[in-house]
Amino acid sequence: MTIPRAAKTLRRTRIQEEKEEQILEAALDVFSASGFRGSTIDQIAEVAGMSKPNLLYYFRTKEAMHRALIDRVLYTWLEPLRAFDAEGNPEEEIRSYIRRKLEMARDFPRESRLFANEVLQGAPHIEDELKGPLKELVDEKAEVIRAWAKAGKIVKCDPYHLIFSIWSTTQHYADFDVQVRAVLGQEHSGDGRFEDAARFLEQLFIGGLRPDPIGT
Amino acid sequence: MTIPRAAKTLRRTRIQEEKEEQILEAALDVFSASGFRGSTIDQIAEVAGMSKPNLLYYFRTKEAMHRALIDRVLYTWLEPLRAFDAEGNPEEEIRSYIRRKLEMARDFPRESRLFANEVLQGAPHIEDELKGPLKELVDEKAEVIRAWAKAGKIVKCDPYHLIFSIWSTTQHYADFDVQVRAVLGQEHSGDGRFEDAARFLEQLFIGGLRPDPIGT
DNA sequence: GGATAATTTGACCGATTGGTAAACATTACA
DNA sequence: TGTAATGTTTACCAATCGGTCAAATTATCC
Repeated sequence: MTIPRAAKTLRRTRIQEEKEEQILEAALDVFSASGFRGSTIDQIAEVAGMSKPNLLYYFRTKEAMHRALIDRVLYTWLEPLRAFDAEGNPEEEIRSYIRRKLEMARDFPRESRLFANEVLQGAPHIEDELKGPLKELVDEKAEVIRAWAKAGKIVKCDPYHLIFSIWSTTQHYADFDVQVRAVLGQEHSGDGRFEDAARFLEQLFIGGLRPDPIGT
Repeated sequence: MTIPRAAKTLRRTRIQEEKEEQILEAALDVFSASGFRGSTIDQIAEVAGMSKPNLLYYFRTKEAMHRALIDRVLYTWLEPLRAFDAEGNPEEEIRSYIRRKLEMARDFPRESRLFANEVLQGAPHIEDELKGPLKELVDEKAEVIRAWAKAGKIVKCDPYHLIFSIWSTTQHYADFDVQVRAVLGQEHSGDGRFEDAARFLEQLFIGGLRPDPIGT
């Protein structure tokens, strides 16, 4: 007699490990490309190379798959912001935050699009994460930035909108990739666009945040 | 005997005018919230307050509705960039471009999300518009910016990435609205966030683009 | 007012959706 | 090696999908 579904066993088997990995990889492909509602279990099953019921043996519902995927990716996704160091040199911290975020847009565009799709469609599945862990992390780092501004190390500015602007400019290269490529044309659509973007964004943010020469 | 479908008549009736308007309004609601694949004709019909066959009398397919919607919205959407004036004062042109884009994010968030959804999911329906009219417009304005830089009116920078960064930072407030609200918390989620954003972005871009005091 | 064209709807279609039941196959472990 | 738990598949389900059809209703114009 079979116990209804996977994950009921106390110990995870090797097969469970492998198949869940395989499924989440496929789910990332599909969800990031079509959003939750636009994706189908059949698509994911095909990409994962297994039958639909087999996939549903590991994740009971489409929502469960999405949930597991979000959980797995979210922590990693916030890593660059977490690395933001209050003790470091402001200019260097911001520069390296931009660089890291840009590297993630280049190396993990599917993860970026997964969240973009989710947030764009009203974040029905991650509202709690946004209002909880994300807000707390941003609040903490905003305080760091505010302190830098107060100490005259950078210009006085709204730290939240500064963070938003770094998020949006960097993630743009993952989320709006096809538009960026279309506008730049074939000749500038190689990986060089990320270096150009990095150069421009550092110039913009470092220049834009440099403290006023005359204190006020 | 009925001629198969609407729009076959040479003269558009009053009813056609009204109903098509009504449908596109509903379609904007639904498509912008769920993307093309995630939206259903039934949803749109319900929002539009009419039966599904009636809706399909005016637009033969879901794609036709989407197409009509995109066409109607695209021209308006590019208006701010078109207004970018080569003869104007660079600082003032950039400032007002940011302000205009931010106003559009505030006043027409559905339009912004419509495009965001489309581009995010690979732009399957607007590839031609991106590579054609959009690219041409951006090329033209990039040349203006390049000339300003050459003349020392603004700092030397990549004009394409400058435009991208204005797009991304401003549209962020429409496309990622729920995230912005979640992070800012209830107390800062009123319309005031657009004024704060405007202030910050002007500071960032004007400061970041100010020409080097020492030439070269 | 009546003919004609335009509009609207309920009933329906085949395909696809998320998900299930149960038989079958494989693995782990004593 | 046997057996119980785990893993996989075929066949299927009701609901929903995009879309059609023919009949009924309404507007238009002479």
